[in-house]
Amino acid sequence: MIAEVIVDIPVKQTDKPFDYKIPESFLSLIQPGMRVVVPFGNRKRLGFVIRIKKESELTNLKEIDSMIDHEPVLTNELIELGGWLSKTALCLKITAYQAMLPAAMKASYKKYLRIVHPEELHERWPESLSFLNGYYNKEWGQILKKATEDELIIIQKALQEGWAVLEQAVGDQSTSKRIKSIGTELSKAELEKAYDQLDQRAKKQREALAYFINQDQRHFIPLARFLEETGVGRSSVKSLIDKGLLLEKDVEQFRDPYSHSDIKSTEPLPLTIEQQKVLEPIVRDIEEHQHQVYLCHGVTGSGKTEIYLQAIDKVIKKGKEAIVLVPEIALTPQMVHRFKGRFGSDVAVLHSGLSRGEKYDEWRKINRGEVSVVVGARSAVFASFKNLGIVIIDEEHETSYKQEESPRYHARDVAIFRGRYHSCPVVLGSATPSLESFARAQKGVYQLAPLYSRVNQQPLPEVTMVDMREELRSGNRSMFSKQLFSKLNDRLEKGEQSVLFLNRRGYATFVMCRDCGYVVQCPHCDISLTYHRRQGRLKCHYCGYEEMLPDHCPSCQSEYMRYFGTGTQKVEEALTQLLPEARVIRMDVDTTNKKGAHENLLKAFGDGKADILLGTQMIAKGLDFANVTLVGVLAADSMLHLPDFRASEKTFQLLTQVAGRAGRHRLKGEVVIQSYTPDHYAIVDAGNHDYQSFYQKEMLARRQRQYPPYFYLTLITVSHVDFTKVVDATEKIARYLKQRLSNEAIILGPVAPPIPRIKDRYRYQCMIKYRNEPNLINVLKECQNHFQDIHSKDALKVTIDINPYLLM
DNA sequence: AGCACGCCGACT
DNA sequence: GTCGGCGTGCTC
Repeated sequence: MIAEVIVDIPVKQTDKPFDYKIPESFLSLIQPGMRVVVPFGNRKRLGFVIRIKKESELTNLKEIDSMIDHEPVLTNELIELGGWLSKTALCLKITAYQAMLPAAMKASYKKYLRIVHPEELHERWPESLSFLNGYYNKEWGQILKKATEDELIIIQKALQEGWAVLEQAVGDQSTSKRIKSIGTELSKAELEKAYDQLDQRAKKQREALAYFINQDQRHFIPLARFLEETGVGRSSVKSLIDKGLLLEKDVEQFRDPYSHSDIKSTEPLPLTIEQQKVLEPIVRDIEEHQHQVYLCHGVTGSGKTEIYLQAIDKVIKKGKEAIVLVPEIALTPQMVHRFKGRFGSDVAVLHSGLSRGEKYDEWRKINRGEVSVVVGARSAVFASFKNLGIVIIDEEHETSYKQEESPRYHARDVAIFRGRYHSCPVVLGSATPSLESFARAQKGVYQLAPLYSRVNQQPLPEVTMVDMREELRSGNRSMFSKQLFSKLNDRLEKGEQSVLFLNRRGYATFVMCRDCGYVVQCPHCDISLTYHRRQGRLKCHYCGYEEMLPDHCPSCQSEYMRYFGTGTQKVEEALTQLLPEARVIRMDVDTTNKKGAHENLLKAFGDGKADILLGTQMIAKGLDFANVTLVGVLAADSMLHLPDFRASEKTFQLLTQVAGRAGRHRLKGEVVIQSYTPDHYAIVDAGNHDYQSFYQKEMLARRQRQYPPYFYLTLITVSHVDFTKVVDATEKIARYLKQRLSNEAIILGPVAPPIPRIKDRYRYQCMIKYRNEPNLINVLKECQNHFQDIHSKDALKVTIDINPYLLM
């Protein structure tokens, strides 16, 4: 039998299946979807078996070297999905397959020194064996570091003459945690007999044995826990092991990141009539095995999650599985608890806060069928379930569902692929659906499922707009308007909590010379550096470059360097000055990069240990604190003027999300939105909680400017250290596209992108707008093959992003 | 990716 | 005359 294998070498020349003979001994074991080690050229590589067949067109096939998995890690569906991804997202097959699996399963290649004929080698160099023994089974890199020069000469000779060989070992980075445990393989009767025969003086040993007599005999208990629980000493255990009564072994331990939190179990809540209307057709599809995409448009607090939970319950009862996608920043313990509360240990959770090993363990629970629900961020859409019954994407409009590196897939598209494959419903939920999805719902491609009233009948919070231009005119130069400031004070007196939102971290966005207007920029990225007060340094938010704050203008030597723009650090500082008694928690990338910091800060705020929560994006979602009655948006227009056709949409969504954080429970909520353009429809409509109005206006703008959902986009970015090469290649690409695509396709550029240089590489872009280009993928592929010369090391990089979300 | 094969300059 | 530069092509 022959296996088709996709080899782990991420270049286009090897991006095709290679045939290998399956050795006799593996014949009954090997299945498509398993990882194997294959000889490739003169070394060994990991590969994925994607197909098994009887014959090959080639002769002289090599044999598969060994198997890595005992069970397939990819189902047939996922193998197919990988092929589809590589076609539609223009990526390599191996890249697609790797994206579906946890990072711990990526191959690791290590070289080891193996001695072929130890005796003969010893005869030849008598002094060699002692040091070679020390290096036996050591990684080659380690040997090179440790060995002396004389030793290296001998090793080299031994390698040349064939006494020793370098062997490549292929494995992955998965480490299952093993814990030293004790137990017994004897029966209860045998143990009792042994107990009676034990020396009367061996009190502790008898005690230990009694422990095992009184419990399930096949159960192994971690040694450390046993010692602690029984108070028996290590030595007593050892004598029992020596007597053959107890057995020590390393038991594989599943890391359960949520084992320490106690989660209250919850019962399904009664649904409102509106909720039932939404749930009904979804349940019908589950029962009747139908694929359909639902867009659940529900205002904040309308009970979307309860609908998800009850739909999943139906899926589980049918013996099928459910995937729930949640944006990374909304994947808070609160969110996880809602699912664990309803389905208990039937839930696996996948998010970036887990360690590599923890993610791997969660993945294995899925692959072994030990859970039937997975809650996770984008990549959880690849969960290797075999009987998928529903896929739910919460906060459907979130741009983080699009992966910004190869494979550049959108989780929504993958979800729909899987929904079709399994004939099961896909539910997209959002209070502020993306224009693309809402337009599809309007056209009837998706089923619109509206939820326009709140479950608890709480009115949406009242929104106050503040025109910051007028504040400035009336002499208020601070970042807080009079209204916001007095309301903050008011909450402080009442002991209620406030949330302040500013979408910019750091202290000041840029530092400028007042005399000559020079702005300090990153020397590698052509973007202004952000001032971080605490370290007194300037940082680049794109490449991480840092430098000291200059005390003179580098251009004109003037001493008048001033900070412009406001970041969360500066707001924090202002708060401590203006409201010294207020306790403030600041949440942004800079305060939450340590593991667990995110949860701890939120918990502290939830426990009432602070009066004001100040933060960026990450506090806009999922927070649900009963005592929060005021939400302040410091600069509503900070995103509005970004060079992105989605700027209005993002502003509307963010404002609506943030406003939804106030008054979610008994206390009434209030929102203050500060802005310099309070008449912009994105801000006005967000203030009125009016999605429909915003949708109408924004669709009009999109049609006029020929953007999605009226047109599709593809963005081609070329980068290289040499600016002229970049421009030249991009121009050629643009010309080529014009020639090959239909007349209806609009090719914009080449132009320099908003950030013309990142990490010392110049960038140039070309945008394609189109409605129907059946040949597009092929043309794009030709472009990439033609211009991205893989052979030279300083090659042009051609990045093709179909349906881009990041336009820089 | 990594390695072999292959065709042109400065060296024992 | 050869050693070695890295351009081209192949790996089941």
